[in-house]
Amino acid sequence: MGRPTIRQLEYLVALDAHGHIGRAAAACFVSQPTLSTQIRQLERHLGVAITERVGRGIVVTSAGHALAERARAVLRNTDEMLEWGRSSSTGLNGPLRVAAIPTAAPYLLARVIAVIRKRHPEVLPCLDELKASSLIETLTAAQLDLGLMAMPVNNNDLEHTVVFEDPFLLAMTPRHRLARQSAVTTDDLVGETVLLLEDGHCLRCQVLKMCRSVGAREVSKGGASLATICQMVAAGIGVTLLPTSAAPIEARRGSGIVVRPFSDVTASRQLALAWRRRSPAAPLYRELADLIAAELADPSSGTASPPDSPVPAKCDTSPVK
Amino acid sequence: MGRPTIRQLEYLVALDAHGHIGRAAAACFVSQPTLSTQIRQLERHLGVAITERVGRGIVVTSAGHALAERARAVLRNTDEMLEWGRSSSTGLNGPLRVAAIPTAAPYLLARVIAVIRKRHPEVLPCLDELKASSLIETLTAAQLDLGLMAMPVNNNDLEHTVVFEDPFLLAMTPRHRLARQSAVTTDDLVGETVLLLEDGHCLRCQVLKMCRSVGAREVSKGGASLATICQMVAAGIGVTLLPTSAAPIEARRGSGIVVRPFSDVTASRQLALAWRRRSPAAPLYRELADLIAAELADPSSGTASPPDSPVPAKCDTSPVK
DNA sequence: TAAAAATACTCCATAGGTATTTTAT
DNA sequence: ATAAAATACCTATGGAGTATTTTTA
Repeated sequence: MGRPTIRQLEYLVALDAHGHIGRAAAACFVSQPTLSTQIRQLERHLGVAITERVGRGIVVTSAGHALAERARAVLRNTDEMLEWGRSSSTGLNGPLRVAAIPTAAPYLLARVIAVIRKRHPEVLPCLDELKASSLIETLTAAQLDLGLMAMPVNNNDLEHTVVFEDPFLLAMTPRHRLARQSAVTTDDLVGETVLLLEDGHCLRCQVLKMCRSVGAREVSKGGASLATICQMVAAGIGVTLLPTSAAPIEARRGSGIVVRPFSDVTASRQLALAWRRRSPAAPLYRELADLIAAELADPSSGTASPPDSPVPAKCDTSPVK
Repeated sequence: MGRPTIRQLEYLVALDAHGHIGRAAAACFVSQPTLSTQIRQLERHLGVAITERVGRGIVVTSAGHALAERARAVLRNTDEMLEWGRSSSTGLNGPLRVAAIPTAAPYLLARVIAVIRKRHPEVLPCLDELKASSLIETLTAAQLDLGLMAMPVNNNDLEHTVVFEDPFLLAMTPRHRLARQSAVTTDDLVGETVLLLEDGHCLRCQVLKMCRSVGAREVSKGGASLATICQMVAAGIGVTLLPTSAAPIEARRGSGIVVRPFSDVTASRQLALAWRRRSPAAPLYRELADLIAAELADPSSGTASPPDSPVPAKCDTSPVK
């Protein structure tokens, strides 16, 4: 046969606490025979004597005490489940699986998480870095709760909110001829060697499209990450397009890289937070996305935390004298 | 409202394990709608989304996983209760509260426990030392499971088995005139100062009765335990009657005490193991008592463990030359 | 005799079943 | 068209009640 009933365990602990069937029954808001029969059923079921008649009352046997101890543990656990659920009705709690695309994760994920934790202190974020395709896949398969990725989010199962406008900057070595200008135009790219990320990164496609339109000479030499690409740029192998969010890190003072904005076009990628449209927590995610958008748009907080800053306030944008 | 059902928790862990309602239902030997509705009820009850439709199936949310983890803990606990009960149907297990009277506990309780643990390895004996009256009281109140005490056991609620015949020996300093004899008679006690335990010890009454019958001069000077009395005997303050079971300890070589048996009468106390007549474990106790009687009657095991030996094999009984 | 627990029985709430509909591939 | 889950509805087990009997101080 199966396991005992939660009810029976409740009766058991009540009985253990009161040592008196009538009293225990009252404490459980049931009649004396109800508790009596349930305890005896539990006894039969477990094959252990829980009570023993002594005088005109009963006492709980030592076995009964030991079992009551276990029962208490069970009830504690179930109560924690209830408690957990209760707190989650007002906000998120427990594990929350968040991932970002590799060209955004190192620069923005920490701030995203910070906002989430501030709003929902009970969450235990579990982070990952996934390329757009597998991120969408994992997200729709409900193996992930939130994804930070570049627009467009081409998936009908997903709902999203743009949380950050991320203009591209031209990144080059300070000795580059264009570094003398305070801003560049797309025309300046003609004839330049633009280094690209390896296949699979959405950023690669975006940069590629831009280069094709202006006639730059784009090349891809196994750039596994933006950091690697920047190493190559610093070595003078070529230039690249860097999202503004990455600039505070990759073009930091001493990195051997300077960035320049485009004056003619606003070449940009949009970063969005995405979640399953039909997730029960969708409203909470929507609210969170708005908070995150506000946070990422706030320059003060950006300068306040230099390592993650999406605003190129501290990176070297001044023309070389 | 109350707590979730054990059944619901079983369904939850099955669902978490299979990630598929039909499969989980089959694993629980119930129909698909049954599991489905129960899960949804649990969801409503906890206020947490456990599943989420994705494609033509469902997935367990991260909250669901966390809850399933808790549920697993609950089921583990209840299973342990079942397991515990199962093993107790064949033998005793868990806490077993055992007590002995103070004049027997130091000398015999260890061996009693050894037999119990050998027969029922799962028991966790919880020991105590109580004078006869409170021992019987505690035993009948079911706050104690087994009691080792002297006969007679005058209580109709209790069943008992004599487990040890414990003849009295005369204990004295080796320089005492009677120490030169290899045995003594009750006549030898006439005029002797016999030291007694303080009030409340059954042994006191037994010794007292014997003294009265022969005309010894018994005195009681705050002998709180047999060990104390023996200290006084060794100091030459008087003699005393020592149960055979206590001799290996109290009259050990170097204790300053020698013991002599009585040749004319077999003055003796009988030690019995007692338990509640209507205890569900009564048959097991009965069997245990027989095993203990056999063990205590066995001289070989007595000599094998000198500190607890009831047989005065190693204590000084030889006449002083 | 009175107080406590066990027993006898009755009832209904609900877990579980079958049949069907909805949803998505 | 098919596979999976949700819904509708019905059935019956068993938890809980009231009334009564047993037990014991």
